Amino acid sequence: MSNDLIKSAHLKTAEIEKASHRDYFNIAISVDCVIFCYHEKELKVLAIKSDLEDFSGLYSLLGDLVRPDEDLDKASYRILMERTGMDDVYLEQVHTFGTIDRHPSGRVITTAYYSLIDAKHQKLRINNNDLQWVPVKQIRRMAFDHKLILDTCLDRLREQVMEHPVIFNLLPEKFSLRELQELYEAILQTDLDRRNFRKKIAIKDWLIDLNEMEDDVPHRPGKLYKLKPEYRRKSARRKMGGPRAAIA
Amino acid sequence: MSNDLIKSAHLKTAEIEKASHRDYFNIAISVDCVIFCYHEKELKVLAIKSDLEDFSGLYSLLGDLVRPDEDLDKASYRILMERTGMDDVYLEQVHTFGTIDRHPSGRVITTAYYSLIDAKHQKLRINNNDLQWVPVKQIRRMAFDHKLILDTCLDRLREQVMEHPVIFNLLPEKFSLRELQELYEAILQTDLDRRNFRKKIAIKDWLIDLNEMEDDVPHRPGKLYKLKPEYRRKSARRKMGGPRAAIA
DNA sequence: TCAAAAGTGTTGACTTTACACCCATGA
DNA sequence: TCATGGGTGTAAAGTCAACACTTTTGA
Repeated sequence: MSNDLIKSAHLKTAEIEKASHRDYFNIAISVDCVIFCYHEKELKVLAIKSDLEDFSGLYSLLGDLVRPDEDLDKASYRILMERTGMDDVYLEQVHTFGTIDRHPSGRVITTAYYSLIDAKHQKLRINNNDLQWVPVKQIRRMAFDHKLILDTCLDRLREQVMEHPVIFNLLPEKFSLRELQELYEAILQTDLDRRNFRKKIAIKDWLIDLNEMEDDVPHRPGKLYKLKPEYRRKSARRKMGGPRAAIA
Repeated sequence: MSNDLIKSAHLKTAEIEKASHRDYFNIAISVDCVIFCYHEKELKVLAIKSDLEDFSGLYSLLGDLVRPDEDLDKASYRILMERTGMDDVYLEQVHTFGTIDRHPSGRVITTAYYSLIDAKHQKLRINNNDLQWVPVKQIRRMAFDHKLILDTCLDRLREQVMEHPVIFNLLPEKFSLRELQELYEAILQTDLDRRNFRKKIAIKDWLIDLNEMEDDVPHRPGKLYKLKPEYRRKSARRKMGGPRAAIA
């Protein structure tokens, strides 16, 4: 932080009194949440029909301004809670978007988070006609720069999914390996080899075999598994130290 | 973006007139730059002695408030230019820090960028006594949450360095493979095997053999290389689509 | 009895690691 | 002539990708 800030901060009330639209404090900050779920073998995102004329017919992400007495991370939890009724969710900050003209109503810088939730979770309530789960593949355009935000979060999700057991937040507690594989395929938009997939998951040692079987499938039922409790996380907790020596 | 924002935006001037300290527009946004260089076989970061009493004796990162008519990314370039005189630099956004009490003078949300510059570049001018290149390894504490910001950026640098040819921004145009390896070792804090390292770099095919030799070393001189021009980048340009199918 | 998915191993290609010697240069 | 780093290859271990058949269940 530079001296400029300190000076500004000391002058704060004076400056706000002036309230010129060039005021340093005349930037709003928001968070936007890219809330993913997995339903009907598709990755979907929670979106709302924009009520701005500029963007009529387009969907936008869920977001809100950050309150002055609210942590940035808390703001994203609040939005999720308000919109979905769920609070035990996976949330991760991805990127902050801050071009000057990204919002038609004024200068708004937004921090994007992505979230993973189980579409079938009991607590989940989407009780608004304009609020919908939209298949990610179908989305061509969105309001504001929200398509860019979505794509950025999707890229991040794809990166994470390889290395970290985050994907389980999109599934119910008990799931079969077929469901898990289909989910990976939906996110990565590839086909995976069943034998290799199962080997890789086995090696990672993320799962507990529940010794239960599926009971609602029109074919031979598969075994059910759950994620080991120690891997259940609400955020990715980037480990200190990071990756090592993969260069040589 | 939610309806709340739209409402707020329409009411903007009215709200600012009120100028309560709980005003939505009473959050400042800054950028902080973690500017790395490589000098005397060490990774160093550009830091300035804090002039706040709360943090006396501690270093802080270089930052400034974002101007209302300035893109977030541009603000980080401006800080770099103002402080180092260099504009052709590698810069990448890492994370936004937004806890309510992170700045003692008021609510300031900051977006952190890291930058890589060549310590020996002609344009580089650090002409301020309080502004210093501090070896990253030596830093235990910093002002504000800047140690956290530094660590977060360092982690990100370590991740990037593996996959992308970013590290060359820390070196002069011509360099030997020994210098390159020492740089990797300084960043990753590991020793690398020379033969394996050279093989891996050769496979990546990032370099051009200049058919020139070092001429300032007290031992057998090594060949000089430069980065292929197509890999020179000012930012990491996260590729759309992302990694694929590494899971199976 | 049929359709659908469950479950399961092996091989070859490739990648990664560990490791040691002679050479060229400057002091 | 010595000290310093330059430059180079190979073998063993591990990882990754491709590939097919038998079994179980529900309809």
